[in-house]
Amino acid sequence: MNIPAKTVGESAVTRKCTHDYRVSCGNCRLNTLCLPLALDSADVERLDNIIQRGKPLQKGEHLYQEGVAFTAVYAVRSGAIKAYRVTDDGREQVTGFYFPGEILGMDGISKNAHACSARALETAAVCEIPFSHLQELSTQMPDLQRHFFQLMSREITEDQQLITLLSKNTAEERIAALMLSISSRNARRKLSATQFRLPMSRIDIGNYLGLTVETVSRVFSRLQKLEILEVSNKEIKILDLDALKEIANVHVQEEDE
Amino acid sequence: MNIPAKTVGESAVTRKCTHDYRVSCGNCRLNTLCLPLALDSADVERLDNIIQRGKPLQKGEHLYQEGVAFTAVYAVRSGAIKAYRVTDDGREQVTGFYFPGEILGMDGISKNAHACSARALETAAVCEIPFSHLQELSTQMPDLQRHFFQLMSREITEDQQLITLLSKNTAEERIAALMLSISSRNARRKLSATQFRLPMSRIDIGNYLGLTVETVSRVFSRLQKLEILEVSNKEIKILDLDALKEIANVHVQEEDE
DNA sequence: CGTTCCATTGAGATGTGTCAATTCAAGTGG
DNA sequence: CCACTTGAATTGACACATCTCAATGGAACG
Repeated sequence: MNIPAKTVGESAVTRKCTHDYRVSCGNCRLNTLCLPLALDSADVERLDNIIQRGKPLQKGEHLYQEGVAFTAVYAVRSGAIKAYRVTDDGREQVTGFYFPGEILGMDGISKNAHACSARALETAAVCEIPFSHLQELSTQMPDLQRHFFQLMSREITEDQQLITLLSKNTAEERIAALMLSISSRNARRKLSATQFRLPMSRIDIGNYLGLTVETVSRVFSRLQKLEILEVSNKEIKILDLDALKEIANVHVQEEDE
Repeated sequence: MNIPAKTVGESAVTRKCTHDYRVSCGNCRLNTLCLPLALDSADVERLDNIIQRGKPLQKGEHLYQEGVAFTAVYAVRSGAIKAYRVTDDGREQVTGFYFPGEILGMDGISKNAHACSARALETAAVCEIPFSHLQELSTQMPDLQRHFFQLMSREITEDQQLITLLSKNTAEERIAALMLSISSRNARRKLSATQFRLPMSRIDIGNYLGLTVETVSRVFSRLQKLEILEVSNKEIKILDLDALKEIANVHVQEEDE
């Protein structure tokens, strides 16, 4: 440890390691997630050329901080990232969790400064996509432009889902919805939809869902007692997916209006 | 009245009326709001040419409905629009209020279908901006592309502010924040920042802020008793702006961490 | 192997929701 | 112009979900 990083030059610092995180978009296992559109291989290569792949972030390390100049958006390659902002009165609000194949940082575009901070929940590798290059490339590649419009639009609709969740749903419903969200995002990456390890703490979960840690804990206990989940610290096993969906919100039979 | 619209041809239908809502972007009083960037006059004209200006919406009329094909985004020119989605169990969630100079509909891009519905809270004029044209124009006008990236990014950060509000703040704080938001949006349009008429019902306010009507009503009463607001049905007068800001969240002195 | 942070569980407090009754505002038809 | 109707807003009493405070147990890390 204690490498005198400053003395070896910037490019060497970020490029020294030659491990497998130096893949390119063309052969990245996740490219169908973060680039779902049909770019032809020449276009992928052009995109590939602007992307920086730095050293993995250690747990707790920041990817960027609220307020700093916005220069790039980021794609998660491995690990998990949480985004959060600090309210005027000093409390933290978690605004999102990001898993491999997902893109974050787009909130920084509007003011040219990041509107939230992002830190690694566990060791994480990310691809940095310089935004100025991306913009330029987008004017030349309409499909890429469209893709980014769509990504941002997706972020909006997801935020709106969270708004609805916070505004209308009980603690149990919120937790169920989060577990289902993580489950389906796992499935998208061909991982188990029913068994996974939560990268975030109960505190972060509560913070994200507008609940206290104690409530989160109690809900997990209750769902375990109901044999819907098996919870062992951060290890989660979904025992009854249908029941979980039921709780999440789709109470199906309802209403008269 | 009773114009046989179908018989006169499409362009005639949307262009017949020659009232003052047929302004162009170049002379629109709001263009510094919805087009804050420095497009030169030739560019403004090109943008102007793709924008449709239809007949004003009557109160309660829909601009678009959740699920229908996404074809355009909309700029409000007068009146007010509310956006809302219907949850799986049939309840409504208001996701935003839109005032003159503001743009809505961007949530529809990701899935090519509107993710929420939008209806007029009062008589409202809107400009329709066909998205396919906008995309095309964006590839030719980098400034316009950037502007739309920024608009979408702004929508994201605003949604995140709402998330924070819902997740962390009391009823009083939420109402105060909404009043301040409306106040500053009014000011942006050179209207009074301290006196205005709410276009939405208490129900909508409560729904938007994750509160019941009764709570909204009680908070208004309380703020009135404290001589911070003067509330007369939908007419609001802010008597003590600083106190309102204080309540909204900036409790200023706080915390130790 | 202790320190520290995270997680769980309990008991009691409280803000907001629910239910219900009343008042008020707006629009309609006589 | 005045009853009448209808929906919106206000206010009160009570219930309950979640928060707060507090104590204990467990995992992780040096």
